[in-house]
Amino acid sequence: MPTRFWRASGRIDSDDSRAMTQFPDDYDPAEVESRLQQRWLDEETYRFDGDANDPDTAYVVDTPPPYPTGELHIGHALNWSYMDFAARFHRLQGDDVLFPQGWDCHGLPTEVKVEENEGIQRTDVPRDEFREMCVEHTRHQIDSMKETMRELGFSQDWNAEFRTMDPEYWGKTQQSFVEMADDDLVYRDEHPVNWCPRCGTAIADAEVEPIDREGTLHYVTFPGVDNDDIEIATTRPELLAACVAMAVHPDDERYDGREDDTFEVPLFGHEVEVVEDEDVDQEFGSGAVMICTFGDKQDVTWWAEHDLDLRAVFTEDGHLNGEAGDYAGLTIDEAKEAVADDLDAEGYLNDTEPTEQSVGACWRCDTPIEILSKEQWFVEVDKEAILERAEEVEWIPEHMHQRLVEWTEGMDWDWVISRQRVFATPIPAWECADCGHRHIATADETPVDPTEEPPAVGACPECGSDDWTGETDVMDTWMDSSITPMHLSGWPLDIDLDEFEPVSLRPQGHDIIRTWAFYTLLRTGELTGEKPWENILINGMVFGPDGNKMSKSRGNTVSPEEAVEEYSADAARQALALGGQPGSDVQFQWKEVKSASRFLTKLWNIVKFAAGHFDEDTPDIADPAYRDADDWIRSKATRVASDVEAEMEAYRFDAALRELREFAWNDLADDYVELAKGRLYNGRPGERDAARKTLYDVVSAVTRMLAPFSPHLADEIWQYLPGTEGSVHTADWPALDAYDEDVEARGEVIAEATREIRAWKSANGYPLNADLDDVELYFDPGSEVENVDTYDLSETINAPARVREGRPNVELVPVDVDGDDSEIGPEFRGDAGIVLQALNEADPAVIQAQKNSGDTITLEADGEEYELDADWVTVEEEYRAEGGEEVAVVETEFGTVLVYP
RNA sequence: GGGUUCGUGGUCUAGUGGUCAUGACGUCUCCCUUACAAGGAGAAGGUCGGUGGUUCGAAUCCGCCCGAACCCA
Repeated sequence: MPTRFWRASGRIDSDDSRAMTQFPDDYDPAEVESRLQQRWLDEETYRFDGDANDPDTAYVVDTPPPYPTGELHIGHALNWSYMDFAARFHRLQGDDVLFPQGWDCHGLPTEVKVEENEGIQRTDVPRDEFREMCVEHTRHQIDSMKETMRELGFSQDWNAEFRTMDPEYWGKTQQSFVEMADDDLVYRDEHPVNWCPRCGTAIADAEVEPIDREGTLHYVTFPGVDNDDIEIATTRPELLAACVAMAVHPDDERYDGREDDTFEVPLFGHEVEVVEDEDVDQEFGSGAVMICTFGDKQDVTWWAEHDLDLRAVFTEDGHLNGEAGDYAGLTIDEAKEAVADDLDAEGYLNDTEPTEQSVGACWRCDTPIEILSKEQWFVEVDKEAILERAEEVEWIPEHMHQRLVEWTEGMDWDWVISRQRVFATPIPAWECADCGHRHIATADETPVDPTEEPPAVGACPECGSDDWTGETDVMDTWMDSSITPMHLSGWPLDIDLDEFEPVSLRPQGHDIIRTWAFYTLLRTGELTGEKPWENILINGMVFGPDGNKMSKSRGNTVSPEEAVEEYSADAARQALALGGQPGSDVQFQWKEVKSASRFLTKLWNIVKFAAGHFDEDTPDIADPAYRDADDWIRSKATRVASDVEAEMEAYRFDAALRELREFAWNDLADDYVELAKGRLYNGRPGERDAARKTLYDVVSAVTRMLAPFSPHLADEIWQYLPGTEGSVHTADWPALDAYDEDVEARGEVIAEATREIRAWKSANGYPLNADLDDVELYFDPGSEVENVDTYDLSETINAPARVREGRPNVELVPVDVDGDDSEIGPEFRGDAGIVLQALNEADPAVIQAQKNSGDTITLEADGEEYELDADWVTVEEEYRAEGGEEVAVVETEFGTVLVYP
C-alpha cells in the first residue's frame, strides 16, 4: 500500500497500525486535524450507502442548505456541530447515516452582488447570461464555505451534495410545483402583495421585517360635503390620492351618526365616505383615519371588508403614477414632502408632530415595502394541515413548537411565490398569446426554462394557437428548500410521493422557523401526506464574548477560523457543545475553548501513559484477575456509556460531554490511573494484565464516546491503539457490560480513602509520595461495604493498608444528629419542623444511647413527646486520637481511617 | 399591547419537591511524585432576581413585581 500521509517526523504511515513506542509526546492539533480531514475525504469515511427511505436503518439529517454568502460564521458552526454530533453518534450506533450538504443558491443578494461586481444592471444582459454570472459567483462562495466546514471537521458525505441552482435540483422544484398545481394548490390571481420597490419584486410575509423609525404625524382636515369637516391623522400624506374611505370606531362618540357622510379628499377632490370599523384605534391621532389602497395590511382588510374602490398610486419602482395628478413621477419620499407642503399652503394641514412608527421593510435590503395589487402566483396555505403535522413532529426544545403555531395562526394571506427576478427556479408556465390561456408544464418536461423553450403540449388546448409566451416570473427560493426531505429520500427517481417516510432530523435555527420549517411542513407535508421529519432540533444563536449579539459594528465577532487557529477544531466544537443545552443561546467564551483544549491534552497524556503499557496482545487478554479498582472503573465506564448514549439520543450534547469529561478526568485519570500504577510498574504478570486490559478497555471506550465531539483527536488516538482497524468513526459504541453496583461501592471506598489520605498528607505537610508506617480502615457499623481489596490503595499511598474488624482503638465521640426528612416530614406533617429542630439541638450522646438500647427514639419539644423510628435518625460519630498517640484519625463517608505516619 | 424563554458563587453553566446546590474558568495555599506544571493535592467564595403563596419540606410548583433576550401585533 502506498504511503500517503507523513507525520512531521516522517516515520509513520497512518495506514499501518502504529506501535506503542511511537506514541508522540505532544499532540499537535494543527497537523493532525488537517491530515485527518484529508484522509477522511480520500477514504470517503462518511459515505452513505444505505437506503435513505428505510426508517429502520437510516438516520437522515435534513441538513440546512445555507445561502452561499461565502462566509461560514460561528452561528453556522453551532448549527453544524449539533448535526455532526448527532451524525457521528448515530454512526457509532450502527445506523446508516446520511449527512448531506446542500446550498440554497438562488436569490436576490447574489443578483445584487453580481450587479455590483460586474458594474451592470440585470436587465443589461440576456437572462441566461446574467444567470451564468450568478452561478459562477455562487461556485466561489460555496468553495470558501466548504473549506471552513472541512476545517471544523464536519462529516458530510460530499457525494450527497446538492445545489439548488443545478437543473437536477430545480427541476425537482418545478416538478413539485406541477404536482401542487395538479392538486389545485397553486393558482395565479390578482391580490395585494408585499412589494419591494428597490428590488422590484413581490415578497412573502416572511420576508418582511419590521423596522422602527421616526415619522411625522399629519393632522389633515377633510372638508365635509353637506356636513361638518373631520380631521384625520396620517403619517403618509403621499397616499392621499389613493384614499378611498375614512374610518372611525363605532363607539367613538365624537363621530356619532357620521357613518356614510361624504368628504372631499384635500388637493385631489374625489369624494369618500365614512365607514365604521372596530379595528380603528380611537386613541391614535383624532380617532379618524383614511383608508388608502394600500398603506398597510390593515388597509387591505378594510378595503376587502367594506368593498371599497381600488385607487393605486404607486409604481413598481417606488414612484407616483398618473392617478396622483401633479405629483406623478415623484418618488414616495418626494411626494410625502410635496403633498404636506401643499396641504399646509391650502390650509388643510392643522398640525404635525413626530411619532415612532414601525414599518415593514424588505429583509434583504431594508427598503420599506409597499402593498401593490398584482397578478401573482400563489400557493394555498392550509393552516390546519400545517398545524396538525407540526404537532406530530418532536420539537427540541419543545417550546419552539409554539413559535410555529403562532406564526401559522397569524397567517392571513396565501403564500405569494412568484418573484420578478432572474436567478431562481423558473415558473414552468406559458401564456397563449392568442387566447390568454395559461399552461403549466407536465412533470416529465422539467427542468424547463419557459423563456427559452415552448411547452411540450404544442398547440394551445383552448384555441389551437402555438404562439406561447414563457413565464418570466421565477419562484421564491423557499420553494427550492422546502422539499429537501423529499430530495434526500430519493424523490422522484427512487420513490414516489406516497412512498415517502419522514427523515430523522431537521436541525435549524429559530430565526427560520417561520420560513424553512413552516414552508417545509406546508410543501413536503402537502405533497407526501406525511410529516417531513421525526425530530426538529432548534439551535440558539451564538453571542459574542461580551454577551451581546455578534456584530461587526460592535467589534465582538469571532470567526470559526479564529477559534480553530487559536486552539483547534476539536476544542472549539466542545466549547460550542458545552455553551448550553441545545435550543438556548450560546455565549461564545474563549475560556471554554481553552479548557476544552486542556482536556484534549489531558486525554492525550492519559493515552500516552496507557499506551506505554500496551502491546499487540493487550486487547485479547483473557479472563484477567481483576482487582476491585479494575471492576470499579469498568462498571463506572459501563454506566457512563449508557448515560452518555441516553443523553446523545435526547440531543443533550452538553450533558453527554460533561459526564464524559468528568469521567475521563476525575475517575480515569485522577483515580484509576493512580491506583493502577503500582501494578503496572511493579506487579507480577497476572496483576499487570488485569490493569492493562482494564486501561485498554476504558481508554478505548472513552475514545469512541469522545469521537462525535472531537473527531480528530479521537481518530488519531484510535490509530495508536492496538487491535483497532480503520477510523474510530466506523467503530461501534462501547459495550463493556460490566455494571455492578456492589463493585462500584467498593471502588468508591478505595478512591475515597486514597483522596482522604492524600488530603491528609497535603494538610500535614507531607509530600504526596511520602511513606507511611501503617494505614487502617474501619467501616462504620451498617456500612454497605464491609471489605475491600487494599492492594492498589496501598501502592498508591505508599503505606501498608488493611481493613480492620471492630472499632478503632481510639475515643469515639458522637458529634451530630441527622434526621431523614423524607421519613420525618410525612410522619409529623405540621410538627416536622419542631421535631427536626429538636433533633438538631439534642445531645448526640443521648440519642446514640437511645439508638443502642431500642428501635425508637423519644424526643421532647414544646412540652410534647415525639416518638421516632430509630432508623430515621443517624448519629454521626468521630474517632478522636487520645493525646500523645502517634496516630491520626481521618473521617470518611464509609468509616474511619487511622493513619500511622 | 399579546406570547415565549431566561435570571443560580467574580464570569459562564448543570440541576423541575427531600439530607452539606453541579461543573468549568478565575482567585488563594502547597507540590516539578518516572502520562501530563496546558499538571497534581487542597482552600475560600452563593440570602439560587425580589416578594407573597401551596407544602411537613421550594432553586424546583403557583401569583405578583423587577430585569434581560427573542417572536408576534
